[in-house]
Amino acid sequence: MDSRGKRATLQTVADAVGVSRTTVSNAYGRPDQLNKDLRERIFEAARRLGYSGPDATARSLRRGRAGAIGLVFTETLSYAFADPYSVGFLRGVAEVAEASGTGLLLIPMPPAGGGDSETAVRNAVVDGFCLYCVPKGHPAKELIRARGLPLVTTDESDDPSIPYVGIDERASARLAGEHIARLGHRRVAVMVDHVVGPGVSGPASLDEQLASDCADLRGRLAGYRDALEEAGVDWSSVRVVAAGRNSRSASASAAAHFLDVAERPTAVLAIGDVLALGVLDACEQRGLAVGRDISVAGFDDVPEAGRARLTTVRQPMGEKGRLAGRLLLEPPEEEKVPRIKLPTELVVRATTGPAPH
Amino acid sequence: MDSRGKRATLQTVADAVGVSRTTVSNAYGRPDQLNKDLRERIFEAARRLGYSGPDATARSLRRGRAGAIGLVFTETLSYAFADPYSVGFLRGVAEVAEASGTGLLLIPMPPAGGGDSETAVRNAVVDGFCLYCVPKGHPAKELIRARGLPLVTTDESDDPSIPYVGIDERASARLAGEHIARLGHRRVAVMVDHVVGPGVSGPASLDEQLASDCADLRGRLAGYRDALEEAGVDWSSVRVVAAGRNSRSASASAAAHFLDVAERPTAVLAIGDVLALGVLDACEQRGLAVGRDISVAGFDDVPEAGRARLTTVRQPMGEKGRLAGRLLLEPPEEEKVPRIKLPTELVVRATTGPAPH
DNA sequence: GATACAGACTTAATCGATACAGAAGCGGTG
DNA sequence: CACCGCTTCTGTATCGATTAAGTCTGTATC
Repeated sequence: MDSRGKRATLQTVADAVGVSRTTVSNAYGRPDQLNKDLRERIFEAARRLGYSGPDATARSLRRGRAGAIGLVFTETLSYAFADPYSVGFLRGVAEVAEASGTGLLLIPMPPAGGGDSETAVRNAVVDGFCLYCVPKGHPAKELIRARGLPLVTTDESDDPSIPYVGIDERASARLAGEHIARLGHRRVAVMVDHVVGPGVSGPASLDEQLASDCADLRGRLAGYRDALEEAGVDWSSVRVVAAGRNSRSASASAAAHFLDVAERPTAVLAIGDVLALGVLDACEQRGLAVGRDISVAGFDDVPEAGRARLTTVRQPMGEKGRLAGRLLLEPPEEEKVPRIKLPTELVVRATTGPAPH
Repeated sequence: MDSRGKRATLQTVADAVGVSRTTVSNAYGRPDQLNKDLRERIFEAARRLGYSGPDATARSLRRGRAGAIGLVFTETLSYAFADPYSVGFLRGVAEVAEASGTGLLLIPMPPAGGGDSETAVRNAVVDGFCLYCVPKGHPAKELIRARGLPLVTTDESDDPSIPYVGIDERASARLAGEHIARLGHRRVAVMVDHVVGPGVSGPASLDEQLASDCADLRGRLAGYRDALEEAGVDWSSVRVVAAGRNSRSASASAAAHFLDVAERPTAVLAIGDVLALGVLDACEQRGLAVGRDISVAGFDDVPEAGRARLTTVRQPMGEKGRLAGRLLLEPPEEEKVPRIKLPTELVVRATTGPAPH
């Protein structure tokens, strides 16, 4: 292995063997195009020269295919991976990617980002981007569109020109809301992660709710509201509390805002299962019998929800990921922008029951 | 925006404006090299022609820098992300990557892999690879070495030519073992994830323990053994149980193998915190008072461990990731291969106490 | 004996951009 | 007028590979 001098290239090897560059290229990429013995001789020479096979970048350039898709996060990775829902989605994308030998390029763009994530987006060698949970007005979207590559989002955004795969947030949340209303609950609280900015916890005003960054959050809130108002519950009486972060423990703490007050709600709707699980923790701490004293419903149906017997709305997160991946890897021929809504389903388990009294 | 015809390139724009290709390139990459007005005119033309800025692949080729580092997993993503330790490590890598506008290319290579992960490795446009928890004999290592790019592992492997950043698994595990021995425990069980292959749960023989794929697992087992034998405990009396997967629930189930027997151990050493938490769950189910009736120690010190008041060995996972990332992004000049061992520390909390009786 | 055809390579064009050495134009100066 | 440093561009040579089309052989077919 000669590690001195210039790095070996196809040409180097070709010269050493006394054949053309093309033949060496074929030796790697199209074994059927040349004689078996010659192929061996070429590999032998390559080994001797320390040539490590065709350069991935050059190959990408020539082929016009990067062999990777970009996943842009608007949060830090630890935040993103803390939620089993994200992991499920990511796994779905990874499944289809892996099947076609494609890599997944993670690009974190946290809002606080002192780092240079714009560079990362601009230099990303990918065949397409998947934009995952973008708050309104985040620079990511523009930056990515500027790249002019295929793009898929999971947020039903205002922009109908971007392919989208997701669920009907509003109608799905409504299912949970109706379930709660049907059980006779009239004093309800809602737990969300963060309304305006991250880190801010506590009760959220109506204005704040409507100004929320994230389309999915807004959709779900609207769904809960639809159901409850239909049942005659005044939305202004519904306490909407932000946990500040999308974590079980943050939710458990924030639950104090409605659990430790005089007129405790009989039901809690959480915007996601992780938050719902936190509420369950808080109830347990206080010795409340969930399903009798108080009802709790979540959203997503992550694996842990099943174990905790949590009533929730199931959305097919793996399927969502797979679909998003497929949309990027094999963009459909059709003219019209695909906008796919996957089915959801209310899963009633043990954490919801008739309103007490 | 003219989306018809051939894709616009630097040349297209240059021709339209009537300047050289170089100048257009400079407009994007070195604004100081040309007149401000001209630069504006160039951008204007670019917009008109639908040119989306320099092509990332071509730029990478010319610059000789990919702007990404590859992270190779030997497990499925959901498995990898289920452990907060992995997430912590990943976050560390992401931090330094992000600071320099570098992306993270995830390449899953699960052993069962029907997919084409070899292609993914070969076509990965990256500046270096980080190999994360590789079982012995996994094809990944060879495949990656063949690429001839910088490489860092987190497993202290047999191959000293690969830069490495990790901890002294054996000595660290010994800390936990000694702690348990010092508390007077003589009947001890050990919980591991999987010894030989994934999915297989239940007691593991000595041979199986030594044949274990993963270097870190072997190291930790050796450390526990060192400490216990030194205290006069016969290792063959120590029940080593595999959970089959590295998950809390799998561990809770597998704990039955030593909790529901006549001579129940007074202490359990888990190879990782996630498993330890599972053991705690199992103890709780059985009404055992952890810290009194039975002691449990983990390894890693993931955030949840603190909340559960779990005695464990802290390893700096974030730091490990940052270091690995830095090693790839700015390879040190020195001749000798860096092999860094980070410090660890025993964190005694509430789940360990004197042996009963 | 002419034609077709497969096998094994080679030629030349191309992918889209960047680096580096120059060159033109400028006002000023001895 | 030759020469200076400075800014603002241009020309050309890469970066490392893939691919379509073409050139030879030699052999099978009619």
